[in-house]
Amino acid sequence: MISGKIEQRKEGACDTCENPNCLINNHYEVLFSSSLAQQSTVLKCKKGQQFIMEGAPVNGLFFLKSGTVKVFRTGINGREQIVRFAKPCEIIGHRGFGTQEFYSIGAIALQDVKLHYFSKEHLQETLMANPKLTYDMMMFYANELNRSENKVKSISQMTVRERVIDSLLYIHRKFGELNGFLNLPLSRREYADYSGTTEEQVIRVFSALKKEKLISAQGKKIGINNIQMLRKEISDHNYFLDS
DNA sequence: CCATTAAATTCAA
DNA sequence: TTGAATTTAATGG
Repeated sequence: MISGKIEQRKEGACDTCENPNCLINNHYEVLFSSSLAQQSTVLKCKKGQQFIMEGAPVNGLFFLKSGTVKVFRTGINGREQIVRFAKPCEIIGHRGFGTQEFYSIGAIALQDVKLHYFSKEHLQETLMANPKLTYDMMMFYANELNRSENKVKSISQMTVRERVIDSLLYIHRKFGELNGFLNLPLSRREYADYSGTTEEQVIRVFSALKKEKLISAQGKKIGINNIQMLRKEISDHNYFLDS
């Protein structure tokens, strides 16, 4: 299901990103020169709006232009499991692309978000004609797959504390920090849903880490004080950190 | 897991 | 900009 205001514009790569690997920026000409470019639209979602519903049919995919998005799946007990967080330049809704499948994930805007939507037909046609774009897309898929495989491992083999630390490092790596705080405000529940734990456990691990002076926290703003120590704790049981 | 209190965010006047 | 209303954090049972 797609909700949100739809603008009929063909303008624009990612507004915010300077990323030299940005798929949209690098393939701007190709993506917008096709005769099917009319079918691509920019849509905006407000904070908290869900723009992909689990179970809805897939008929295209989204490039995230600005803002951040959480991608989740509902587990057996009705528990929300956060699959990943997406930042600008990333693709959302690609699982099931190429088939008549349904989305197995939901996606919700964590902040106001701009999305560029491409229909399946447009993408397929464009990919056929452009090996470089296809290659870059493949790299994206490969990275995603690698990451989710690592995540399975970490959830099954790491302690709660390690998983929470791992999540902190993931956010740090992906979103960086701003005036000493992680540049993405998340609730403890969201950390829990990403780490595969409960809110209480996250709160308790955070409290312990605060006592140990490894992190600091003011509400949703988390500061990392000693990233080396945190990394070390993970690497004791996990010999690599994914990028 | 739930209940309580403290703290932080949001919202609208 | 403020503070009341709502949501979120933290702790202890």
